[in-house]
Amino acid sequence: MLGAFEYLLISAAATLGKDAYGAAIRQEIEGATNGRCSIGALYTTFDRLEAKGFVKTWMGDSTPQRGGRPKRMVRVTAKGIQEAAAFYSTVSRASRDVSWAVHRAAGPS
Amino acid sequence: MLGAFEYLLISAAATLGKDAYGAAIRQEIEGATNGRCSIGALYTTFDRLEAKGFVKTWMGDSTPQRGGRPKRMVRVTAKGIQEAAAFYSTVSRASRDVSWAVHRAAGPS
DNA sequence: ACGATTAGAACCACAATGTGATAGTAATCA
DNA sequence: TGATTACTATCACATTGTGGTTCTAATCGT
Repeated sequence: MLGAFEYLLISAAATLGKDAYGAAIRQEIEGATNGRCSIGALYTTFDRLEAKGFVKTWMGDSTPQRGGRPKRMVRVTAKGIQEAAAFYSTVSRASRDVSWAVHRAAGPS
Repeated sequence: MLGAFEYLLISAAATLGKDAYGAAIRQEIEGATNGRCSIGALYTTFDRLEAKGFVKTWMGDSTPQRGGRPKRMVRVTAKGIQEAAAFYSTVSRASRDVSWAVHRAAGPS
């Protein structure tokens, strides 16, 4: 199964779509975790996910900005989406009868 | 943050309530993961979670059954519940805008 | 032109988590 | 008494996660 952090990475990349690259993904993750995303985890996890074929990455064009270093762009592969979906459904199933999971009611009848 | 497997363990224990013990938790986890729960992970993770104060475990009375070895009973602590809730909410937030997460609609107003 | 500043990537040694195989223990059944 | 059953325990190893630090390529002010 995916690790928790690997899942966060894939989710962030998927959410950002074509704007997904290292630093942006970091911010996205920090949004979900209340500010915790170790910088080391980020790029090593990219490498590992790429080795397993769950994401594809490539260097983008340097943007005309202060500090415009070429960005490492990220795209989640079909295989990666499958894996993320499996993770999500496992967590959901495990949380079905648990007090802390907010299950939104499906409306009256 | 909790690891994914640690979360599954705590969830299973919480779901089982006062009937939570090693082997039953294993079955519960296998239900959520389509049959995968390594036996080694189980007890080592108990030890680790207990060391961190997220669960409390003790040996129960041997039941009068074939193979009635004393069971290792498990109770999730308040601290453990907090931690599990944090994990869940992080995963939920990360999954908010992602295609594979099934967001049940809240019903017709 | 050139150093200061900025956005961003990469590496590394280490810590924490997850795993399979294997063995041990306490009970019942025949 | 020995086979069988339900369950716990351990260990060496593989995989994931982390903080600190360094590197690179651009822009800005002067």
